Amino acid sequence: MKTRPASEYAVLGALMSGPKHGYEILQFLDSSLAVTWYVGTSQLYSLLKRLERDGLVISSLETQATRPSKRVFSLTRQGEEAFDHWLHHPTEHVRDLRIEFLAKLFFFHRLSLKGGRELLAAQVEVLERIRERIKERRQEEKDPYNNLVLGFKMTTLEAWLQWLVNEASSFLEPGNTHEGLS
Amino acid sequence: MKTRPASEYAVLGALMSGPKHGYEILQFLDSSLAVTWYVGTSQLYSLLKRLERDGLVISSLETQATRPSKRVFSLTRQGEEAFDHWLHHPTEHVRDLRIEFLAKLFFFHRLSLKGGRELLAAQVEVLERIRERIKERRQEEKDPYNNLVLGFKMTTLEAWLQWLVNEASSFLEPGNTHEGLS
DNA sequence: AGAATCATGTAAGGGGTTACATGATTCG
DNA sequence: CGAATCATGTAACCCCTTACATGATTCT
Repeated sequence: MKTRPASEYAVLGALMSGPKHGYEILQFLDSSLAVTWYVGTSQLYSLLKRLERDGLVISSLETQATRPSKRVFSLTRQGEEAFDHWLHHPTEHVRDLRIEFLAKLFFFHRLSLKGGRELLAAQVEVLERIRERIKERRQEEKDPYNNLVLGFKMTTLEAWLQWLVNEASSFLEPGNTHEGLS
Repeated sequence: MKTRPASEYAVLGALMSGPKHGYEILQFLDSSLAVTWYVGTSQLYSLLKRLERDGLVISSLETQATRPSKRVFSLTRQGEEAFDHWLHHPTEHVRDLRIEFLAKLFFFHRLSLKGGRELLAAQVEVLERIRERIKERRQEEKDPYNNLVLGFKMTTLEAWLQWLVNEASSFLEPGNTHEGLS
């Protein structure tokens, strides 16, 4: 399953709670996800066109007496599957945590879905694997600049791992913060 | 002075050590900067075209007897100034540290330029200012998701600040690591 | 003789941003 | 009555990526 350009998932996610027309999707995204993932007005309509072309959404025109017709979009089975696959798999690239992983947590929360803990655990594993690889590379690296870059990556990885096991995990399971001390 | 799309600075920087033709620039970038900042073959030639159109570089055709002519590029005064300005100013966006700030350090090192410490100090200040703003916003934030996002930014900021004052600073002044204890 | 290196590009397409265009309804 | 909200797009442009195209020289 090929991974598609990320911002399409924001749109697919907006449709997971039921069919919406363009303006509604915009409001949904602006209201809460926009801090992480901003989708502009023009961009949305071209995204929707692309998603429909690729068979992930379908639209139907809803004629209205007093106002111009709305185009209502809903997910196809394919679209739902694509979103689901994206949602439940960790990002392979560290740099994608900032936007994509945060968005995944947003959708787990907003749509009250199961499986957030599993995603979190898988993402931690991915990062730990990358950390080990960097650790190894760093021992052989002689060039000071390459070493600096590896140090930067290492610092980032460790910070984000900490954040994952602390803040992200208590976001997914509120109340568990002070439990399980045994 | 308008900030231009970042990857152009990699090319300008490659020309700071003297005129080069396309292939040489490619080699220069590939040899050491590529880990941070990859510029593909096709992209380079279109970047050069744009830079020449904008007056930051000029090219002259160097006819060769046995081989096809090379187009040799050099910086114009404007190009030099643009690079210099970019090099000596911190990035305003946290997310640009990963590529742009690392590249700046690369050029300070590679071109043996003065002013790296000043840049570092200015960058630290920028990040500290941003950190304070986030701290304030966080106290008023009620929404759990927005809070999580702010927490992520906070974690990142703190890790990168640490990296700046430790690793980046000793990259710029090797030997100073165990000095100045008084 | 074939592979790697030197050397320079064009074409097509993907994805995003900014600006522009339009028009009705509802709220203050 | 004017501003905000509802509602949908197009056009142009910018930057980047992938694929394609070409051809000489030097190394193995």
